[in-house]
Amino acid sequence: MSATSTAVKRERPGDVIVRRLSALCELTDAETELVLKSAARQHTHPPGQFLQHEEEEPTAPKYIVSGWACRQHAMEDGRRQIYTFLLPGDPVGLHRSASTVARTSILALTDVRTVDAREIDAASAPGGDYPGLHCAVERAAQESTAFLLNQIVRIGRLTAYERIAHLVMELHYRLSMVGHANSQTIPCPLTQDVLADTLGLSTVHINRTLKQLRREGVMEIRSGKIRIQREDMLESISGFEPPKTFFEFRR
Amino acid sequence: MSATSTAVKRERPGDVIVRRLSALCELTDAETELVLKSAARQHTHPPGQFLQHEEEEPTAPKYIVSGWACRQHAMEDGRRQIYTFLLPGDPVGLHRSASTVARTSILALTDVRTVDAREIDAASAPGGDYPGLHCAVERAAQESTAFLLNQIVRIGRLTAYERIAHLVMELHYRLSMVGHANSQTIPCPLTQDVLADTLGLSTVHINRTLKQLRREGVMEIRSGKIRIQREDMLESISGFEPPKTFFEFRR
DNA sequence: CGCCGAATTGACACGGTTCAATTGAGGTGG
DNA sequence: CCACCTCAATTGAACCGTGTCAATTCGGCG
Repeated sequence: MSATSTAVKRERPGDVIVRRLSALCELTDAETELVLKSAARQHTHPPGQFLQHEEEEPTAPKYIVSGWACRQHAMEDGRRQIYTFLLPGDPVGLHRSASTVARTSILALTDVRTVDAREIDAASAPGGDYPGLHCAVERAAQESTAFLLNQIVRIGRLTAYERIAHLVMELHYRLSMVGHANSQTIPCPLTQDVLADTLGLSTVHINRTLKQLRREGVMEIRSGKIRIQREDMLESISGFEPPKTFFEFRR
Repeated sequence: MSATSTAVKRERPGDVIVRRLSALCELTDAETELVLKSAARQHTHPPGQFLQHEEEEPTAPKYIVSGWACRQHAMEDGRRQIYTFLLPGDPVGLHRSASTVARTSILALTDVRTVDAREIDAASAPGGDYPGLHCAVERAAQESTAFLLNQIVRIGRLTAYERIAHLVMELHYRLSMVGHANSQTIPCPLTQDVLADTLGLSTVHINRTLKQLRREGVMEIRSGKIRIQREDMLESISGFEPPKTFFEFRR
């Protein structure tokens, strides 16, 4: 068969959400259908725009269907800490995610397309008609907490060298889940400035540490892509372990 | 009236849980009753005991009614990172708290008394008969996430001096909520070792920074107590802000 | 009194920061 | 197709916050 005949069908906005949620819990056809239908209308946000601001009322919950954003806190004196990245398939501002109490903003790092999450949110209520959806959404929330804990270990107890390796492993894991990474390459629209504010380091030191990783043939970041050359080394440097898998795949 | 006539009634185990939950959402008499009754039987854990271990199946959910514990991760090479402290009134291992996926252990730092949380957990289901309870438990979870985010800012972007001030302010806030602190003094059974593993510093540096805070008359830690001498200074040093209060007090 | 874990201190080394300048890469208009 | 602009990446040098090691002191307790 020719290349054209195997070409993937044009992606619908909801597809990435379905991939993400199905990776966490098996979805019925009805549930898949619901997600796809509810994710029809997209909004777009240019880089630098806040999807949510710490000083303002939380907005309606969304799912990110393309692009990268971050959850961050800006201090008055200019220092900034990025808590985590929000990737395609990730929810933004779901009720339980502490958006109501914590002083955090969501900032688009690239062009970000989102869809409204209210329908999915309502359908995923516990004891409702969509137990698979409920389960998947619940697990997504648990995973995101696990990534916050990862972040604490990174900046609390790892060296700069280890921090970068650890973060890259996590990004690789998360992007693989939604089909945005192969074993060698993952897209990465992050500037060294953003990396610094994520890992609690200075831009200069990020630069030097990346240089070292490049020199040693472990990985490199070039033109918006991370090239992983020695995944085994990244793994041993970082000690990264993916969150425990959900053994039983029950709805 | 004499001192004896105003003596507080002997505390029941559930009282601290009630205080904690009522601070987050108003509880009906029936809800208070349920909490108190379900919290009758206590378990005790000596310091150094794991209430939950990252290698093992999660145990049944509990509430801490006295003593301090921490949620931590131990690395193979001996490094350790403490994520957060668990104080009287705090839940341990509730379903949504990511205990299932994240590799974290809960370690008793002092003698810890716990009570079973299963009854409260079941009663606090959304759409059940105890909406106030549901609301309070939900908010407790949101607050605990907010404290994780605080921890990321502390170790990512604050200096050693600021980190300690910030942590002390947070402890003061949390302990006040359950009536374990007055404006001057809060109990603090933490060794400098534990503080170091919490704040991503070395024990020696914790010691020196505490000395500085003491010399400057800001605060001091002595015989298991933190004495806050200049709360205004602690506040300006740390930039600590309590989580946003829940404006509407609806059930 | 004597023990033991925790706190304290000094000297020194190093990881990471800061400041300031230079280079590089992608985009735009002439 | 080149000149130009801009923002990000890169580099060097000096500095400093924090870590490490190793010893000493303190404080509570049997």
